Amino acid sequence: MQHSATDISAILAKADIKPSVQRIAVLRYLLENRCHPTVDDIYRSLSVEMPSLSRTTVYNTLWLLAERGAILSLDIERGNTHFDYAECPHAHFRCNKCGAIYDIPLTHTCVGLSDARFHVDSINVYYTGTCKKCFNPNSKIKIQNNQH
Amino acid sequence: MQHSATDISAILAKADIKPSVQRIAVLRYLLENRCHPTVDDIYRSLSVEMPSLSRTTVYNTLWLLAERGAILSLDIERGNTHFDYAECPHAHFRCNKCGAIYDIPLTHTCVGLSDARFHVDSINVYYTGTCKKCFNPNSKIKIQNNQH
DNA sequence: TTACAAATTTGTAATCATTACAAAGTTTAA
DNA sequence: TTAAACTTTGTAATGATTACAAATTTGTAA
Repeated sequence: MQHSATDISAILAKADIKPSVQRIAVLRYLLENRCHPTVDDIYRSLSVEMPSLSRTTVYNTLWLLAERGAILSLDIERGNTHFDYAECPHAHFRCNKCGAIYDIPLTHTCVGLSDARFHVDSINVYYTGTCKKCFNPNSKIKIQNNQH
Repeated sequence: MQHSATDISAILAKADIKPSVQRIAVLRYLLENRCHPTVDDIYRSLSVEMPSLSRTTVYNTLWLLAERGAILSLDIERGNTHFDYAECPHAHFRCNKCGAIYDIPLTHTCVGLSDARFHVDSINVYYTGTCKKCFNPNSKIKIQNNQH
């Protein structure tokens, strides 16, 4: 799916973030790559067309977007934060074998929390285990990547 | 609550882990400190009585226990894994202001996943936001710690 | 346009949790 | 007793993330 700079600027505006070339590029990447990329995935990919891009800018932009609720940060793999443009809330499944992260509709679950002790900002649900591709006991092939 | 070495050895045995002085100490710490400590919390605390203890041993023991299902590792704070001896499954709430992590009974939620695509090993549910202590808008005091 | 302040980006140098690894110590079982 | 297997220890990487200051870009008022 293509996303114009105007579309993307509108999303930024809604999050009260001024559009810059770098911020548009990062958000566009997330819109067009729904594979839950890491900072490094994003940085390396954008660097090809934008060699002056700094890793720090990617970090700054991602945390800003996440803070304003425009994207989600997923702490689903130890030591590697993944990012997700999430139109509607959903859960995730991460395969321990191949590392792939799948989206799970939240209709399967009901995870509201009404507890007077807390003012809830975010709900995070994730599962880990083995995906079907990796579960076949006859298969000896183990693939390790995040793109599926 | 006190826990004898025998009690703790029984938990280790159930997880098919041989008891050693170090492993018993780490597991005992988790049993007696239900505050979701980090590796460093555990290491620093145990070091007082056990000066020869190595941080690597604490890591090895915690991952071994988590791998065998005897304890939970919580990726609830970026860059700092917390650990939890969990008798029965429950969710967590982490306050963004003070860092405290609270237990939430899972009766509030229903998070089973029956999806033919996946063989589920673990279910992780956590909330973030502001806890009641920190939510008072008149309070100017911001405390940053994990022990509550 | 010019000038200046504010915001943003960049690159480098820390920081810090975690892991790798090999040497030393301990346990087990024949 | 002995050797293999297991465990612990300490040190040295690794690698994601952050701090920070200089450079660049943007917005705005004259």
